[in-house]
Amino acid sequence: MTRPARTRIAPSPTGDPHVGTAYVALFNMALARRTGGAFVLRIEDTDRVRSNEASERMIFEALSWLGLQWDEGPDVGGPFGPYRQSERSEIYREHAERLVAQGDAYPCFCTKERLDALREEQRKAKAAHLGYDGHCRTIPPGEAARRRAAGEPHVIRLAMPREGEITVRDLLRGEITFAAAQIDDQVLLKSDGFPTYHLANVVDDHLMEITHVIRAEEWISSLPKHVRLYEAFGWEQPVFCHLPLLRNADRSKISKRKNPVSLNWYRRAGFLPEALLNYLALMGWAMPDERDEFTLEELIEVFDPAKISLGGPVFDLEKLTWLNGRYLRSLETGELRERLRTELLSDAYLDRVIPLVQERIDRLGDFMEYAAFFFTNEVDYDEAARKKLVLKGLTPPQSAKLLRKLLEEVLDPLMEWDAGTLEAALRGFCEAREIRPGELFMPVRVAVTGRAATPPLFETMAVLGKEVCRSRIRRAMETLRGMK
RNA sequence: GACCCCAUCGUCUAGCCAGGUCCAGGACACCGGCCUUUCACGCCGGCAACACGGGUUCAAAUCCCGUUGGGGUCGCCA
Repeated sequence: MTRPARTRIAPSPTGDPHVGTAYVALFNMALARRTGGAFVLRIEDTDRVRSNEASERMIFEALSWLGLQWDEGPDVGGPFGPYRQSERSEIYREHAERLVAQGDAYPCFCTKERLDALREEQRKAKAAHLGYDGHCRTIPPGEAARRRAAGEPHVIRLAMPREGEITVRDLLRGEITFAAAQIDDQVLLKSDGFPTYHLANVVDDHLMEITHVIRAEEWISSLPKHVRLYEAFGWEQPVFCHLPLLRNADRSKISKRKNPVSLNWYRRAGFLPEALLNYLALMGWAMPDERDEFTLEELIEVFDPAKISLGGPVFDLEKLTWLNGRYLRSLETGELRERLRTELLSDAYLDRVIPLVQERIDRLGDFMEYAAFFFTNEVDYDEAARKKLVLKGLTPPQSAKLLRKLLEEVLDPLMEWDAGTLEAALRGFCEAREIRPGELFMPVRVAVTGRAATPPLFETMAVLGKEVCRSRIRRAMETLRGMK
């Protein structure tokens, strides 16, 4: 406990910065600080199709906003770099080859089609155990090497033991035993030459001298693979500590369908970073004196990961809001003014709103009323607005469904959120569904602003930001569903 | 379905590891009251839980087993 711990947060830059990332980062950071160790930020961008730079940038910004400052990372460097996995490909390849040479891994030439068919077959036959059937494991090494040399596409798979047990140890749960035969021959190196999470993660944690792997509970089932890798490499294992998953009210894993999960949303909705952090800490951690308001520094002073409780905590926006109110009210006027200025009323934001409003008002005093929806968290839909939420020819529930499709298929995946991108996205959606643009744009306009008369839709949405548009569209969907 | 994890008020949790001090404590929400020109804040009070069944023991929320319930995983995603 007093030995300096090296911990890490290893997010994948494939979407909006996630509240779960902040949650896990918080405890990693607290342990590193508590023990005088180091907190590392490592970007796990080995998924070449989903990873993107905008997402990476948002992770940096969100963690910085929260004050979860890392000691080593892609931007600040450090003695164990590079800290971006896409820049470490050679390292993973070498390690994978080492395992192949040792006989702990093997090349697999199975095609995606064969794998899909295999899965389908297993599913249909209700096989007790789904997974790779070891088809390529029996290929003689010499032949495999020849085929690889000939350029035949392949992956590298881990050769799991066929019998016996693998016992792993979790700081919070103690020993967990798995039957080795249950564990799949995991792909370590993909056919594009990039590693999978499992290989990259283990190799990097070792090379970066990570002492405590604190991550989400969803990783427990792959722990035996990781432990097998440590064994095969002959490396000492770090301490594993799997945090309970944040939950929706129905107790499923927290998801954007049922909760705001983007850190950008919390920021834009006016949560103070220290309050969010405090609330997140409450999800599993209790101070020795049980008080529920405390600072990051106070947490660090007494933090002990072994005392985290295991029940999956339901993320309760209401209690977060209460806590945030406590923090807000405790600020001096000047401090609060500065918070408002840096967040909601920054010059940068005002400079984007003002041009949209300027030509539509005649007196300064009209500004507040006209531009109100640019500054509020939620908008209300009055009777007239509710009617305009409905698409021509559709019932309210059908309109809700269409908005959901728009959100999930078109808007959610957008990493760039400017007027041009939005216009192309919305028009594309209309075209694909054979909807006249005009018929979709009014309902969307009303959904995101609460009004029928607003500045141009795409500019307005761009200024409002993805999170605000998202949550307002969701609210509009609820309203529509309630209309029947 | 298979494997794994988990189980205290509606929600977050303390207590559990080292059984008695627990007819279970705190917080959110809710209800009532006080304060107050209003609302809010603040303060005071109330409602509300050891999932169930066995076992061990003088004694179990605490230890063991089972059942039930919930969750996660089963991808060339992480």
